[in-house]
Amino acid sequence: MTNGESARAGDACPSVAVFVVILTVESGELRVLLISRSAEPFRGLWSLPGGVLARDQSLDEAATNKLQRETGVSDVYLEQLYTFHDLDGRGSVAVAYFALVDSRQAQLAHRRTWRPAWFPVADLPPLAFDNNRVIDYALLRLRAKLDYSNVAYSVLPHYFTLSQLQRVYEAILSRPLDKRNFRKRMLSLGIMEPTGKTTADGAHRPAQLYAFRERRPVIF
Amino acid sequence: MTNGESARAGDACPSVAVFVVILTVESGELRVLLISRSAEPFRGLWSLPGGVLARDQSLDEAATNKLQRETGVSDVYLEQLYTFHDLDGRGSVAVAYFALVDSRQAQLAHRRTWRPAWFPVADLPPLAFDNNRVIDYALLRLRAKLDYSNVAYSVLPHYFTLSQLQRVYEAILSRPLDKRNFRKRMLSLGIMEPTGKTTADGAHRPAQLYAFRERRPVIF
DNA sequence: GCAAAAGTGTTCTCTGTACACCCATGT
DNA sequence: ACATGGGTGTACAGAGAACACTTTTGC
Repeated sequence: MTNGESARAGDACPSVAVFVVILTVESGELRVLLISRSAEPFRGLWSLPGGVLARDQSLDEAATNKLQRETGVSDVYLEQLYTFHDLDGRGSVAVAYFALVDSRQAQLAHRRTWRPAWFPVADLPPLAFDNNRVIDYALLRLRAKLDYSNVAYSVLPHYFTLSQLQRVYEAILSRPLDKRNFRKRMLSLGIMEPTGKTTADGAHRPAQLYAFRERRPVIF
Repeated sequence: MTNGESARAGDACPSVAVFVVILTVESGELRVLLISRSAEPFRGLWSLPGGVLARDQSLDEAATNKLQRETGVSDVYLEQLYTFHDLDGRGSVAVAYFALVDSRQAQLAHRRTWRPAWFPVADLPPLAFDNNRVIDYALLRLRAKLDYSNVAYSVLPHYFTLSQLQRVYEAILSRPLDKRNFRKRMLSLGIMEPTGKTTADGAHRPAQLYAFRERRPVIF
C-alpha cells in the first residue's frame, strides 16, 4: 500500500461487489429477498441480490439499480451497511446495503436463470457465501435505527393507521409492544400527522389515517 | 452488474483504497494525523494516511498495517467507518477506518517524501480529496460511540485517573462535563476497576488509579 | 347485542442533570 | 496556611414501562 495516494486503476486490484439486503414486512413477519443461484459457485443455494460494480458506477447507484431491478421500487429507505472482505473466499471486497420496501408495491423480477423470493429472516434456507453474517448485521442496524429514525415510512403506504405501524414495529423487533405507550411515543416524535381521513374496512370502529411528514431518510 | 454473483477479478474493476482517520487527544484537544502530500494530485495539501489495497490483503489488515506503519501502535480501537465513492473524482472506492491512539505511545513515521503531523480537528489545513467529509463522519461516530462503548481505553495508559478520563471525554465532545455525574456514570458501567494504586504527582491529594477490565472494543 | 379493532391516562421507576463543599498533599 | 486537584450526595425533571376500560362500527 502506498501512502497518501488515492486509488488508481491497478493491474492487481481486487474486484468490488455490491449486495443489497432487501427487507419487508409481510404477514407479520420480517422477510428478506433472496435469489436462487443458477450458477456455480454455490449453485442451488440462495444468496442476496448483488453483483460486480461496474467501472462507471457509484456504489449508491449500483445499490439503487439493483433494488429497482429486483423489486421495481425506488424512493425507499436505502443505506450503506458495511464493507466485507472475502465473503466468497476469493478476496473480493463486498459493499453491503440494506433497504426496506413495501412488499405490496414490489414486483419481483422473474428471469430465466434465477428467481427471487421472500424468506422469513427467522427461518432462512442455506445461504451462499457468508450471507448470514450480512443479514444478521442488517437486522442489528435496522432494529437500532427503528427507534430513532423514520425507516418505517418505506414499508407502509402513504396513509396508514397507528395499528398498522405498530404491527410493522412488532414484526421488525419480533416482540409485542404496548399500544398506549407506542402511540404516545410515535405521536410525540412529531414525524407523522393525522390526515383527517379514516378507514372503513371491517366490523369495528374506523381508524384514523396518518401520513409521515417526510418520506425520506431522517434521523432524530 | 450481474446478478447473484460474487466479485470476480474483472478487467474494468475500480481500484480500492483504504484510509484511516487516526485520532488522539493531546493538550486537551482532539487531533487527527495528516500527511503532507509530496506527489500530485493535491501536492502540498494534507491528506489522511491511506493507499491502494493490495490484492492479497484484507481490509482490516490494510487498515491495521497503515496504522502500525504511521504510528507504531497496534492493539488500539480500530473500526470500519464507511465506504466512500469517488473521493478523488476518478471513480475509486475508498474504505475508511477510524482509530484512537495514545499520542504518547505513538512514534510518527518520518520518511523522505512525506511527513505526518497531528492537527486539531477544530482547525484543519486545506485537505486533499474530500477528506473533510471523512473526518466529519469519523467525529460523528466517535462521539456517538463514546457514550456506549469503551473506545477511550486506547487513548489512555493502562492505569489512569478518573480526571484523566474525564479530560479525554471533554476533549472528544468539546464540552465540559460535571465531575460527580461523570464519575457516577463511568463507575456504574462496570467497565473499569480501581487498582488500589494512587498517583503522587503534585501538590494535591493523590488520585486513585483505575484500569479498564477489557482493553479491546466492547459495546454496552 | 356481540364481536372486533380503535382509542385513551395515570402511576411508578429509573436515568440524567444540576449543583457546592471537604479532603489530602506539596510547598 | 494556602494552593491544587481529588473526591463525595441529594433533589428535581423527564422518559420509559406497566396496566384496563370505553368507543365505534358491521353483522
